[in-house]
Amino acid sequence: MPRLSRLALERARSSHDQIAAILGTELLRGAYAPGSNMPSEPELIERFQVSRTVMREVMKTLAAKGFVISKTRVGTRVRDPVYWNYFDADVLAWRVRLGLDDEFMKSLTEVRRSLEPAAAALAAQRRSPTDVARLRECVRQMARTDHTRQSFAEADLDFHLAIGSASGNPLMRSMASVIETALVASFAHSSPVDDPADHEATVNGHAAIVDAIETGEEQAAADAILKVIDIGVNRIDVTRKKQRGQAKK
Amino acid sequence: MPRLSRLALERARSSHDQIAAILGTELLRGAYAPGSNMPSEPELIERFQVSRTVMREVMKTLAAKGFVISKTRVGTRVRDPVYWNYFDADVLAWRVRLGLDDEFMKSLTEVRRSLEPAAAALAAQRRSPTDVARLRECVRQMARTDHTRQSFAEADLDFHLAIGSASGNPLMRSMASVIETALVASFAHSSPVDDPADHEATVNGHAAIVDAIETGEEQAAADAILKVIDIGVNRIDVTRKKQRGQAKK
DNA sequence: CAGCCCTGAATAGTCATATTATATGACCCC
DNA sequence: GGGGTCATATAATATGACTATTCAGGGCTG
Repeated sequence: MPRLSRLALERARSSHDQIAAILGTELLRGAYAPGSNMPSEPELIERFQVSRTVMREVMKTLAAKGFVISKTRVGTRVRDPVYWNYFDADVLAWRVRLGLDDEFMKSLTEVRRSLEPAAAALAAQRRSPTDVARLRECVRQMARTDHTRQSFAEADLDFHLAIGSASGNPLMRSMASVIETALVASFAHSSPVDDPADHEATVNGHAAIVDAIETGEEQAAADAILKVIDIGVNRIDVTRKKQRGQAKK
Repeated sequence: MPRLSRLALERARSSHDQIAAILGTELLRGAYAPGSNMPSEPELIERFQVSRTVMREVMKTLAAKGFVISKTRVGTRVRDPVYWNYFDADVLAWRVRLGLDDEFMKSLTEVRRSLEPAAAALAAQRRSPTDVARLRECVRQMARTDHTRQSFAEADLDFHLAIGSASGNPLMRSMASVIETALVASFAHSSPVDDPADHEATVNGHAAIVDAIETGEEQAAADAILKVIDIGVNRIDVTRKKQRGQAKK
């Protein structure tokens, strides 16, 4: 049985989670104009056939993620997307399920390219033996040759999470865990394990990051992780072009 | 009547928000060990003297922010802090209210130093006339000499939000709005408006950012915003040292 | 004796209904 | 026309009942 739960994509069993996911996805898709009101409580209850309790808790969840704001007598209003918590595991999962268009991947990459080198540099600056050991173990796991796309993606995720931890900055760590979740999802389309050469290059790239961190070379660590990011982006681009090419035939 | 609502620090009127803030703050303070269970529903109801409905919605809110996870028969368990959504306006507000210790400010600064230059560079790359115009207007507002700490903080906030928007990256914009909120809170302790020279330097620093963005000089824009961040950090450090010195007397 | 399954109890999830609080817009008085 | 007041719509809160899930322990079976 595959352990998909880590991707936060496959669960959502309680009616609460399901409805939150549905409405959250619709909001992300722009089905409800910012500033306008969501359907009223009774309407939503009618639509989803649940009790008021559940419906209210769903709205509380959406409110907690910044999507909406409820006020007595006013209704539940959709907030400006600026306030939406994109850096929330659920929200990103919903967004990913909506489709990984180029635009979104570009935005994500831009954030990664700015944040992850900083995290790596901090890790190099504060390197602790336990952090380095953990990173080495992550690389060892990534190097295994019996990976499925899924298992490799999780190993990759673990590595970047470890970088976040090693940075010693709780905010960085928090972001890393969220950003990587989205990244892992993209591996469903194209993965290093599909090509041995790509796999080796990716593993070596990650090993180079650890080397730089271990010796405390901040700049080298930042450069190395940038390189890894770009290898990944390039792979995705190439895969997409191929897919488009095939589609045209 | 002061418009404090923008800082998300002063509201929290409904019993729901109040209790969520209390429990959220306690969680941030580490009052509940990760992996352990929160007090049971009946206990919390007893403690806060509210109905089950309210208590449950509070827990849904905390769950939505990644603090806890509820399961039937198991109870409500505190999640590992890695999963907590620090980049959430409410969570940051709670964290700020808990106190802006050096450790936290350092973490925040590290994130800003990596993210904001990237946002500025992107803005320079994609510069649109309307974005530049809005930034210019922000600088004009900041330059006013009749500022209170509060009003200057808001003008500064607007500027950095505008940078986020100008980056054309919704993820960047989303983060900017959250990070800046915490920053603004720090202005309560030390503000550029306390010293005319500081005020002028700060305004000029911001103007330089806009100049670079307008001419499309990515690197210059990134450098300029780094400088602004460092001026701010330096001011805070100096103020703190002074306060400590006074405390010793 | 070991392993499996069944059952019971604990706990959160869901439901239905009633009551309260609050913001809005209209209305009225000045 | 400005400002206060009131009716009303809507969400907020309260309450009590019932359901679903899952853990733990005991008993059955091999």
